[in-house]
Amino acid sequence: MTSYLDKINNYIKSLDNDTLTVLQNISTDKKFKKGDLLLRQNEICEKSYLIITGIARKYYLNEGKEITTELYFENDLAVSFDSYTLQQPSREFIEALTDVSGSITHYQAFQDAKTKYPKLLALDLMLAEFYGMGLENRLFQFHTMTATDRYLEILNKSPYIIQTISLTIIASYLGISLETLSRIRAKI
Amino acid sequence: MTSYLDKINNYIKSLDNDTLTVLQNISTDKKFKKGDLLLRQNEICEKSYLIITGIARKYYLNEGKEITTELYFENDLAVSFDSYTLQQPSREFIEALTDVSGSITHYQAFQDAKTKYPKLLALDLMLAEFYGMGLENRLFQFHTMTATDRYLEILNKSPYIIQTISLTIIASYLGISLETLSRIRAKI
DNA sequence: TTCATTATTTGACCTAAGTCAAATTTCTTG
DNA sequence: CAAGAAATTTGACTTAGGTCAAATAATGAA
Repeated sequence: MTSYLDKINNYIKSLDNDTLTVLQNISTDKKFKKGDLLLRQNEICEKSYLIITGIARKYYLNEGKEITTELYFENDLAVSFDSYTLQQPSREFIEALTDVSGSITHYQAFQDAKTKYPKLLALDLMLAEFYGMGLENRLFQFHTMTATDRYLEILNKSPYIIQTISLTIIASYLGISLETLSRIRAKI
Repeated sequence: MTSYLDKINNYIKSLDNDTLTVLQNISTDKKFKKGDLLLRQNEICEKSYLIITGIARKYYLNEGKEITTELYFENDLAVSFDSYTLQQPSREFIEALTDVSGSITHYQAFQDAKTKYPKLLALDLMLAEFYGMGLENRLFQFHTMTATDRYLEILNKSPYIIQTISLTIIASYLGISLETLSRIRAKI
């Protein structure tokens, strides 16, 4: 079962040198320290961050509480989707949970490149589709699975996660309180 | 405040005749009767349905219960996103809630057209982005709003909805039971 | 109209998860 | 290593929403 992500990576590998060079030219690498904010609320998300090493998360504040909407690992693309797409202020933060090194691409540079290189347009479409399907799955899980099941799913997909990330963040990603997560863990 | 949907429609209007003609050539109109299924579970979603008139919904079955994931009105594009994108069997149904007339575009025809007309590729990207942002908002609402607030939001956005659609369907769209919705309505 | 079917409401009770507070455990850092 | 800080767990209680069953209300076909 090859995932859509594999398809995207294969597509990138299959790009002609010309297109590939453009892609590389509009990207630069950068390192962040644990706790650094790659994007703040109300800023416009003008860059996308391809995570090379480390872990990051995206979250927003609701009534003083942090709700983690995404966790990013190696090869994940961290952006505030609506802020990036509409170039409007972000309601979300992006934070490095460990030291992170990432490849940064500027929105406008990518926009310009897309107009000249339709293959990059096709790539962007695949990325948007991938993101949409991920959201759809997450919504599906919230609708159909209990908090316990969602936790088990995470454990199953990324067992190392609980070694690295605080339960507070995992709980907020699962959409439950820290205490509830703790009780779920006690039961298992 | 112009919405992204407006931007998409303006983009379509701005297309050159050549591209526009292609778009029209790969689309055909069709009428459905209330209750018709435009897509069944386990079928591959090989068509997209632009709703011209009428109302449709997308739903899936979970433990015998229907969960409505989307409601479609005029100018909405009805597809099972992952089934369409991956050309894999759908977990969802699409059903006409009223008599519906729609403009059908075949997946493969659109794929072919996109390779020749990058402007259609750009259009598809916008549609995917629009869909993704919609999902993101929905997830956001489930995280931050109470069932009552979500109901009020629907009432506010589409007051006519409760005149047309059964409460069973609205409840399943809100992610709550029919009884809870009835109680919410009684309170207001 | 009328009777039957479907949709909606109401009642009684249950459950998953939240909240607040306190107790532990686990990390850090001097 | 030890003290303090941070993370996690546990306890007691509350709450939003679910479930099942029965009662009304609204529709619609004969």
